Amino acid sequence: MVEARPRRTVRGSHSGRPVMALLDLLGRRWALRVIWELRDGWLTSRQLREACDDVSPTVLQSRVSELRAAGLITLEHRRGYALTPLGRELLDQFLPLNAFAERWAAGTLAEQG
Amino acid sequence: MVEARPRRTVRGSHSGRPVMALLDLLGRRWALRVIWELRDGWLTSRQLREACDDVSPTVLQSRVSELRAAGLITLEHRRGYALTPLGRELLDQFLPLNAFAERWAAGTLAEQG
DNA sequence: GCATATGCTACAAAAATGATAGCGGAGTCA
DNA sequence: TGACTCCGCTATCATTTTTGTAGCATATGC
Repeated sequence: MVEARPRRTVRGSHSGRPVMALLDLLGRRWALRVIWELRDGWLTSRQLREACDDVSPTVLQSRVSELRAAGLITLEHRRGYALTPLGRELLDQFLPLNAFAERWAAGTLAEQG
Repeated sequence: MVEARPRRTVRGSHSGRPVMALLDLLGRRWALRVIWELRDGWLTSRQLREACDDVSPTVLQSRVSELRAAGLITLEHRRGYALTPLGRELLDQFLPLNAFAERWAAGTLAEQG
């Protein structure tokens, strides 16, 4: 009994709860990173690629397409990519993650030696 | 084209700033979801699996192993999995994401029809 | 024309994820 | 004891995603 999953916008989120869809969207490789790298302003596709450790353009295009469809980032001619107001709003929620990551790294690295 | 951004010398996902490593860890399938599903307390591996839309145990085991190694979740005999204080701290940063997701879904679904 | 930079695509290999079945161990209860 | 159940976890294999490299069509400036 495999119920037909409506893979409409985001895979594996048939629960109907938006946060699941969002979690799934952001739980794709380089998705969070792309949003993160756009925190300081506009980046062309190649600048964005370089910022993301030279991801392959294949994945980058997938991610930016999905994020654009999700209304989180935007693309303007001769300007490149940037966060939309909504995307900026999302990033603002992730910004404290930086401080957390520092503490987290300090803790885990101390444990692992 | 604009070049007004700080230099970025992060090479690998696990080198450089901790936030990159954290973003990489959380940017794996079901990682964010697993943390999310543990928000209300202990779950056995099978309960956790069921909560995550019946993920395959292969991926679930990968994620919980990684998250345990990262010190974000813990495993106790006959109790199952739960967030560590650090993991709880991380989740607390993600909780407002629920409200954001609602707004996000309302906006994007309206656009997509 | 030529050079450069843009967003983006093609293609095959590598890696991650998916689905299904099952393991050994430990409790529970007859 | 032995059957039963649930635990965390693994084996195997198919599918999907990601990666790496090369290149396209377009636009701009020399």
